[in-house]
Amino acid sequence: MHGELRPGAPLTLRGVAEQYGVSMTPAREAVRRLGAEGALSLSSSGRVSTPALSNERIEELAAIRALLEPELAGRALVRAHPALIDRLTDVNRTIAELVGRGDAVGYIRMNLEFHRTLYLRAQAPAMLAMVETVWLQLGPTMRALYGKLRRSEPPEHHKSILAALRAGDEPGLRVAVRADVTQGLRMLAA
Amino acid sequence: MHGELRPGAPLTLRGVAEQYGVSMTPAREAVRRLGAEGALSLSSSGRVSTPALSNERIEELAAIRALLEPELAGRALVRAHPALIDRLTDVNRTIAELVGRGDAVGYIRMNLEFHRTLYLRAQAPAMLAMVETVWLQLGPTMRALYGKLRRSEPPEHHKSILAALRAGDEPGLRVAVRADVTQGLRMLAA
DNA sequence: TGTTGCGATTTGTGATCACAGTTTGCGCAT
DNA sequence: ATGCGCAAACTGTGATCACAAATCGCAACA
Repeated sequence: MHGELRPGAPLTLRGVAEQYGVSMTPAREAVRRLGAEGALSLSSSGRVSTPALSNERIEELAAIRALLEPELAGRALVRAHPALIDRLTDVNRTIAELVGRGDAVGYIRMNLEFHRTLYLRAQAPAMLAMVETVWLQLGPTMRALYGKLRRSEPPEHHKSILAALRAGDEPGLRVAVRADVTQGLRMLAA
Repeated sequence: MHGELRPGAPLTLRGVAEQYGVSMTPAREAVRRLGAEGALSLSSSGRVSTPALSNERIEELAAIRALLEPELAGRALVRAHPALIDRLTDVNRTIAELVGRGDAVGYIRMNLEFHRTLYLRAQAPAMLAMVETVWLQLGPTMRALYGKLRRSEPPEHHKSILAALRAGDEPGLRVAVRADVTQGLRMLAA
């Protein structure tokens, strides 16, 4: 999810098992489970690798995010309290720091933390789990894209999200979240 | 997915293994995989059972369907051809038959077949997989609800879906699909 | 230089087993 | 009749192993 593995990176059951100091059985379970969620792609011969997403697939996953995340944000809005907004502001500050330092993995992690913190308030575990599944699938690719892009500016849309939250403006929040999510897609087209 | 198992029905690895004539290892993999998709719920002690959904969870899953399925339908519309519509009409006829016969499992299966056939044209495998995951989670509960309801009329919204498809009316199609999907939720409230 | 063929190695699969934790069911005491 | 306690049965976990398929590397050939 955080892009620690590159797209298409191959994994072996024995390798994973050794890496975590367990036998093949738990490694297999973990790998197959991640495979079921789409976080790892299993070749027909059973080979395991990190997914290398096509452009169409990236667009599709971005579309799913663009549909689900505004809904989660909208549901979170009515339950949002000042402490949540403060915490989001803090996270956003950290993100700006990480961007300045050029820490891609840290940036991705904190960016997702920002979104997850907000969505947790939505009290919609199934929807959140579904979105996290998408994040999981996008992880390696996002890292590769962000690393290539050398972005230097902090995410602009996060400010609109915070502003809409403070104002209790649900339509504005949905638009802001959608814009933030869709921005990743634009990087791809470039 | 088709509701052959009741909500909350317990499963054991050894039972599944014996039922399919394999050892525990493949049974475990299958069960854990389904667990990862939310199709089975794994208790903290590792016990396996079919999920018994709360009303909030059902509402949430219905909301996910209401977001994703109109999108899939919209994407399928531009690629739809007359043969597809004919096939959907056939499926719909079969559904009416099954409803008349009171065959709940058959009805659920064919209803999903109707939706899947349409969505396959959307060329959006990730989105379809995500929707099927939701169907998987709803399976046992839907069966229990439908069985209780003894519905006697065929799905009205399918006709609107077919009409919108024939007319190439995308907004109408989205509304019709959303209505069809949301209908299941209303049964719950009753 | 590029390609084909073959053997060694690697890899996933499925089965079996020992073990620890949980659940279940029975019997006893209140 | 009801609650408690204990033992037996059950269940998931992780490890290990044999095996078949796939992959890789190297050598021989065109």
